[in-house]
Amino acid sequence: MDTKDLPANILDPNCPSRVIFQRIGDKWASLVIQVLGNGPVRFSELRKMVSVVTPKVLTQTLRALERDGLITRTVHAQVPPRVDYELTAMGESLLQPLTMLRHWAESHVPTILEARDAYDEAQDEALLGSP
Amino acid sequence: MDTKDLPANILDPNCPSRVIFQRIGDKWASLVIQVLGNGPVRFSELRKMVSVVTPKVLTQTLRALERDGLITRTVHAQVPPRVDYELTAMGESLLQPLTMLRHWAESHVPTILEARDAYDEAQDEALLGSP
DNA sequence: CGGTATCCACACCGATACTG
DNA sequence: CAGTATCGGTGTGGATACCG
Repeated sequence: MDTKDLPANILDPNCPSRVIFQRIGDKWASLVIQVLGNGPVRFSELRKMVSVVTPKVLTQTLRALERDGLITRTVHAQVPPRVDYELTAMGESLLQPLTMLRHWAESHVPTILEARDAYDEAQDEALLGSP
Repeated sequence: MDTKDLPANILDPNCPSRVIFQRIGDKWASLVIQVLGNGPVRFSELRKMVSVVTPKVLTQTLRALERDGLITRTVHAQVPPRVDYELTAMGESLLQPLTMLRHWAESHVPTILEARDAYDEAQDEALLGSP
């Protein structure tokens, strides 16, 4: 693999593809997307599934995803109100790379945790030598 | 796809797989990993390629990745000093899902930007109606 | 039910300066 | 060259309370 295989834009600080990586890294966004992979979910259900996000933060997340065209928000005119969030076609297409990443994570997290322990232990020993 | 297809752990706030998603979302980490996909790179080169990160932040990023066992740091005993960073086997295995995500990003970013413009425009119009 | 509004704490990132 | 040290702004997430 040559350096030129890396698109120039990804190294550009203004590169728009960075927005994707930021979305993925967003604390709740990728979680929401994966939950919505099962079909429409309403606000309160989403809150429960994603284990008690504050409404403000969940709203922020949903608005951002809606703005990006990854999800849709549909208000049903009824009492009590009901609002469903659903993946768009583009949102669904994101599901696949996201799932791959999740699978990678699931299979490597134990190793990563071991690596961290080893690293931290080595650091502790180094500190013991010269305090 | 059923709800049960989602692993319980990803919904758990203490789930370690979230650390992966955070790493990906980290402003520099995923970039560094992709740059290192071409082989070992030294500190200063990395700084240049990733378009002027401050040394502090780059160091933080590299330490975190090293701690996770995704990259190795090798110091060559010479003057001037030379330090190479390189992907571990695990780091390389992350390259593939990361690349998929990047491809997804590259092909969908234009649509996302359009969606944002449309959304913002709609918001502006709504504001004009009731100020 | 599905949000807003406010306030606050803190992690994160950058600028700058200095060191082995 | 490859960092470390210190300081500071800022944006992001959380707690709490209130509204249509």
